[in-house]
Amino acid sequence: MPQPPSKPTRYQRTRKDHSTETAEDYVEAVAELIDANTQCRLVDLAQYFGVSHVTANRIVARLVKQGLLRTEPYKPIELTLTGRRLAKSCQERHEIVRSFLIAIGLDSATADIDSEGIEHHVSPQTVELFRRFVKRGQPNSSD
Amino acid sequence: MPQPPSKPTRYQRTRKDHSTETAEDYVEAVAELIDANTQCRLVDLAQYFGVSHVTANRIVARLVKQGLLRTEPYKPIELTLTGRRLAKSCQERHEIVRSFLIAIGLDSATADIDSEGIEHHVSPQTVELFRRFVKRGQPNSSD
DNA sequence: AAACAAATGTAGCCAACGCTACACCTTTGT
DNA sequence: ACAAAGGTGTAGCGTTGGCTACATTTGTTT
Repeated sequence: MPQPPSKPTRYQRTRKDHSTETAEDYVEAVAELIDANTQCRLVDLAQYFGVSHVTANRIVARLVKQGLLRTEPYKPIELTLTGRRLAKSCQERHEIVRSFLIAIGLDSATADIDSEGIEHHVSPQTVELFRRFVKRGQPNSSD
Repeated sequence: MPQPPSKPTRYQRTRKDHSTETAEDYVEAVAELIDANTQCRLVDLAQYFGVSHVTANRIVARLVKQGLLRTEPYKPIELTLTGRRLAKSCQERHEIVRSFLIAIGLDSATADIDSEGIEHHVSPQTVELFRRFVKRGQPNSSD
């Protein structure tokens, strides 16, 4: 009888931690907002993601518990060292994906949207291929 | 004062419906499993996604309610016409993403994993660019 | 036919991520 | 200084998706 596809491994990794994706998004956003506004308030985050301040608040609380963010009641939100590191690597990956999409001919508005969605699902190998492609404007070439 | 980035629109679309992604994944899996095994049982689905049969069951129930799947107690799971259409388009998109990744030099194992994650986040424009790229083995060229 | 194994269903728990409504603190402006 | 406005916190609710444990049905095997 035919074997079922059964590729649980694949999915194990694909849907690893949704909360990890959220963590990355928020940490990245906090970094961007601080960069743009000097400080990051809860409302800024909520507006950034288009969610209520309640949702943003709960997620921030979780990330504080996880040691990525730091804040005090009614105070702005800051990045811990760990958070800052994570934000930086996410921003870099994000930018690579975005410029790759543009390099293959996508308009920058759509590249903005797609890169947000894609960034959490590219393996390091893929990121590296994207990076090289952008650099040369060419596909690989087994080196 | 500096303007905050504030790109809620982008995120509105990025995180549209997680349940839509799940729906697409499940419908696609049902199609694959039927294709491979003649029929699709709950256990097969559960194993495919690496979740318990309870989780799979609940999701199947939702998709039945949404008109994508059809089943009866203790019977195999089938696709409705709508479900079959959705499955087909997802499979096509998935395959385009997968072959694109391979075309830029990714190994097929990693391409399997990454394409699963990426497929839900590529706009039609991006899919089209991927498709053309695969066909020519070349980047675009504004035509 | 009875017994056993496997598949499915159901109950009930947990966490993440949405929300509204309301309370409370801070900041601003008069 | 005080009132209004705006930011933040908290209570409580809904949905999705994950689980274990247990009941039930189906199918197989003796």
